[in-house]
Amino acid sequence: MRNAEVARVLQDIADLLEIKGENRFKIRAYQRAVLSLEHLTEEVARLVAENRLRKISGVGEAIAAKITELVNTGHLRCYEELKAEFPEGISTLLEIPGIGPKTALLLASELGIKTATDLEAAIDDGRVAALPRLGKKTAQNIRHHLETLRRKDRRIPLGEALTIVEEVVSRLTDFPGLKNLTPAGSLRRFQETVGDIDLMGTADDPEAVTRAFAGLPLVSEVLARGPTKASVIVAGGLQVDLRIVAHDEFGSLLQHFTGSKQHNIDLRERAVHLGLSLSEYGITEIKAGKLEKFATEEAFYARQGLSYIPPEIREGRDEIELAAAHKLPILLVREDIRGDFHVHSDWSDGRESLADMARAAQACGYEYIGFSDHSAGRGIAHGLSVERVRQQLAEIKRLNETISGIRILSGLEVDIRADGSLDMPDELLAELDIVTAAVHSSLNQDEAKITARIIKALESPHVDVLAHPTGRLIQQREPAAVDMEAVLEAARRTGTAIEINAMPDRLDLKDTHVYRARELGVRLVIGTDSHHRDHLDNLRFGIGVARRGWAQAADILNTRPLAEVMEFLGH
DNA sequence: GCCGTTTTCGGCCCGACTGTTTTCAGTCG
Repeated sequence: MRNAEVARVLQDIADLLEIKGENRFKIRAYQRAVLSLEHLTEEVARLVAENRLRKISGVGEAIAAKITELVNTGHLRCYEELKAEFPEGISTLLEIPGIGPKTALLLASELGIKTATDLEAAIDDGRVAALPRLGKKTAQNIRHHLETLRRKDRRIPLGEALTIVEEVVSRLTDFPGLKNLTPAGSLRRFQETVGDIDLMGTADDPEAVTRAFAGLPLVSEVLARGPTKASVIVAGGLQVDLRIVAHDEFGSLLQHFTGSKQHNIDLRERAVHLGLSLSEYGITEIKAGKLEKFATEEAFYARQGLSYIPPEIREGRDEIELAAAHKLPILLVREDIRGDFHVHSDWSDGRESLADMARAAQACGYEYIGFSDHSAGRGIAHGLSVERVRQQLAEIKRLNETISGIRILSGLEVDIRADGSLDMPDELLAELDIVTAAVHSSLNQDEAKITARIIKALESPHVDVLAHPTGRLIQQREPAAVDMEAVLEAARRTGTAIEINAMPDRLDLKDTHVYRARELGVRLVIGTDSHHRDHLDNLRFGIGVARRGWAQAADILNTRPLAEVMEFLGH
């Protein structure tokens, strides 16, 4: 049983306990366990088998027993009993904004509502408004939420959100007296999808800023606007909330709205034991009752005796503990990157020449660039034949003699066939500087088959890097059923690097697998998969994912000087 | 239900908004 399935059952238990009106700390205990499972870098089934469940933070005796029963038998008796106490489907009502546990129970038990459609009908004929504690206004609010939910029922990918937020920021950035304009929330933490965008800033005249913000041309609807905050819908249906405070309060504000929720809960729980109370307004010494303000996040964390915690790792793992001991790793930064190995040219499906891409890479400050055009595999656009690869090799040799200041490495993105063989002959691969292998077809093979297929490719002495290991496209294509633990183990054994593909709709390897790869000592590579010079900038998404996986510069092959890279590649 | 630099028992984050319950519960982030 997969971690996600176990997490889903525990989440449902938490929801049902909430509806039941159970002790809220018990509910929180389940929610914390769910989060731990989502961050877990090993298979929970393995932890059950090895009796190591209690090692997971937030999993105690009772939840460990439940996970064990669930994994071993496929069922959980107390869960079945809990479900039987309530009308079927009741917990799905909680997904509708404005409906919490009390309202869900009321709707399900009094009106027999199971779905959004039932609910809509009950609102329209007045049954919802007639319920105790609800009224006409509440019913209409729920109706409105249902409609917006139908228009936009999904989170949007990080890449799209970032483009929009940068547009907003660039239009406000020169506004007189406005400072510190920064996106917060899941966007700042580089989560792969975001629900809405929270913008924070400080200003001499906050109201003038919210007015200008609400009047921006890309705003399609103003939901609310007051003296210090405004909420708008921008083109594409995305909600953007802006909040402006005085300059000396920015640190605590940004910290609060960056989250994550669990990180803030953990932080505040710890603060209580230190006699401090934290909020978006600052820190209050509980005894003295006096509020201290913080202009920067660094000062806010320092007041609690903590090192600065980078946003990407504020996820409620063990970052606070490590910050208290001043033992947080120094995460990778963009300036650490010295090159890119996943770049296409117009020899296959890229849009630019080798020379132009090399110069663009040089303009990024890189020491080296590795081309990885497609091989002639089945179904791949303009894949290179053996003969064309040899021609490209000669061209790269010539370019290295004429272009100075950057070293061009020859390579291929060779296709891993359905049986795990590579679609280019070994003799040719041996002539290349760097060979990247990837699956592009038959992505629906079962777990055993696709895992064995990838491992077979890793075992080829010529393969240096495995690219976009699961083939997922965020919100478009599910990841292949790869047993990532087995693949990472094979990568470690064979000394093959694993790519963090930086295309914003791939981000594959994902953050939790980056964390696991590091634990196992697998070398990682950030590849942009650029088909145009503008794509080289997608590096920042790869950096974000790497940082979410706690990666340091030393974990990433393309932060290393050329000589060390060549040594890794066996040249 | 979990957990321990006060604690194996007694704690467990903080604040804002909304609607309707004349004093606050429910929901959200």
